[in-house]
Amino acid sequence: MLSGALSRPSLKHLISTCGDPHTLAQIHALMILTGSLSHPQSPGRLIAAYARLGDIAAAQSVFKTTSFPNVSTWNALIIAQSRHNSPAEVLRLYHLMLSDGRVRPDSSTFTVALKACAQLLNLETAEEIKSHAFVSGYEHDVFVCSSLLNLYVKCGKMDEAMKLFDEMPKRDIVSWTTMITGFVNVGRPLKAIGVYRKMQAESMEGDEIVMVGLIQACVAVGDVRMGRSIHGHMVRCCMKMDVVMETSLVNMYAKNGSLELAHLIFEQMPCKNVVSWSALISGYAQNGLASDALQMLVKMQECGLQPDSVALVSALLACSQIGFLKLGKTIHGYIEKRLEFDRILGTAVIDMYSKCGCLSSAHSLFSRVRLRDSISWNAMIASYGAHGRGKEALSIFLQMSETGLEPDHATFASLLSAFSHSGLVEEGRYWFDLMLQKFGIEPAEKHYACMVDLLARAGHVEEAHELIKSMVIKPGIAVWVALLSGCHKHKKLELGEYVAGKVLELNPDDLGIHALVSNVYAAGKKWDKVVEERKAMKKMGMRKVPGYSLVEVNGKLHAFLVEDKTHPQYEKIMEMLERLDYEMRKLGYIPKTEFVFHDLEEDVKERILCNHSERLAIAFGLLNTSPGTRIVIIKNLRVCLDCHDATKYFSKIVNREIVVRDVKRFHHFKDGVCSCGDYW
DNA sequence: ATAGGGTTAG
Repeated sequence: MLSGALSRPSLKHLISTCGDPHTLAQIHALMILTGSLSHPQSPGRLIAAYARLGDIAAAQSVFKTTSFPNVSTWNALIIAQSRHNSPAEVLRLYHLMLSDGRVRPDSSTFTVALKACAQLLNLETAEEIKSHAFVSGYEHDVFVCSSLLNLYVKCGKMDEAMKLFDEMPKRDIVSWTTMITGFVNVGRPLKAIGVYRKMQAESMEGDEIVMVGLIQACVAVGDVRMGRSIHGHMVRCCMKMDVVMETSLVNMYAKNGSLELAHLIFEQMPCKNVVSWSALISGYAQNGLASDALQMLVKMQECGLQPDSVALVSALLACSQIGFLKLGKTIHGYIEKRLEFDRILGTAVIDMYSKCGCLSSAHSLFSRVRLRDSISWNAMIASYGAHGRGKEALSIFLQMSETGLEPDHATFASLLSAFSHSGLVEEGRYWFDLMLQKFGIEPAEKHYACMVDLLARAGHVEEAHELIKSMVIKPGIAVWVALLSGCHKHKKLELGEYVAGKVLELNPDDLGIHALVSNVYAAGKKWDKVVEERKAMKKMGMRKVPGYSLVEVNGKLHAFLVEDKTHPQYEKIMEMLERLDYEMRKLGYIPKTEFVFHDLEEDVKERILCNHSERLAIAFGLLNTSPGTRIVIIKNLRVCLDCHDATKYFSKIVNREIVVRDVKRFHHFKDGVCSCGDYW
């Protein structure tokens, strides 16, 4: 009775619509019984159906029991492996098919095989497949050519891709999309937008996937207005929103800092996968909203999703920003248990340990992670630099060179910055020259800024000035401020006033820079200018970022603002600070009130110094940890000279190691001295 | 009949 119902057209229909493996197996059995498997198209259909339901083993077994597989049978299995994301298996089957010799690959076969090459970045095999496809008459096949385009794009060969694209007699939406996303992915978003315009000019309308590419292009060029208009276009055209499109929109708004909007779109997504979550988490983390990022990570887990490495990298970035070592360690443990370390994860963990003050953990992980690229090396160089260990930074740099990796502009920025944090003048001069002469890297503003800082701070103010004069590019504010700082430190007042003028020309919106300018004028007794600067600062002071310090105690983060009286332990903290103040005055401490920029009486200024947020944080740390425990403080501003001085005394009086990370670098205080050697 | 293009990270 059943066999009567299973005439061929309905069998075909049954196979292609069958939704569960059990029914499919029954159909399969019937096909064997009725002999309908001998129909030339049957094995292929059955293989495709098994593959669609995810049963790759059953698909393989159908293939094996087919005595003379034809092209559609071969293709079905090859496509099944491609969908199963096994590109190497695709290529193996492709070669097996060739050596079998009884069938000739067709357009589908070549297309899928080329896709596999693109996934494996295997150009060599691709060239072989390409020539085979071309002599087989598929030179102008739009599928084969699009696959080739994609291959070139994925291998970064945009010139080859462009050449092929121009030669294609027929292009469809996929060929255009491949070029658009290709240019986005090689970092040429403007070119991608140009290709889209050309596509429109040829009366081809973009579809959903094209829009995703364009959104990425907008993210890359930071063009919010265009991004919004594409979003509008998508809505106007009633495009079918799916999780990928929504995720790229969330990402676009998040990257651009419109986190409310990003969050709104995210909330309204009917289906959220790990990638959407990660896009939002990275948006928060990259905009400095560390606690929001970490809250989203928790929510993601509450929704039953396991964070992937991308989400964890963003979470680690958030931990680094706020110095949340406890959580960073937990995430590290999670990675060790459940994931594999790739370069990016490795670098993120290294960076986290370093920024949370644990340089030795950073280095031991660095030695363990074998997959290193220039970014991983650079992270380690920068870590040693930030902790004031310039010699070690150089040694890492030399090790990197030995591996054959070429240093780039970022590597030199980290290296020169490391020298400047350690006052390694000779090394700085030597490597700065070699950067251009041996490595062919033109120094950029950031490199000059490091060198000027290094030279000027070490007293070579004239040499630093000469270096600025020799610059081909226009010196920016960073360079002039570095020189000004040196002038101030070494009492080069005449030059200082000239440089102060240069700095002011560039309209600095940083309170610290105005303070420096004001101090330079004050040293030169230019009182009218001082008054002017103070006025400017008072205006800015209204909207300046308040200083805060973070300290982790017993796995919890505690934040302190300047003069924070709301803290439950405020009384005890003040008692501790008064005791320390008494002790350090006995040892010779004198408050440096010039670092309080208000018109106040001296004793009030001293009181404010005592209330600087890092002092509250240090006192709180001392009160709530056992003797001998190291204390790590994270500051959002530079540590002031007075607090720097006071912390040295604290470390001696209480016999503790105190680590302070300010916006510029790390200070390790121990036995009354700081690792920076007062060179900062 | 089927095959080619899309989302997040250091």
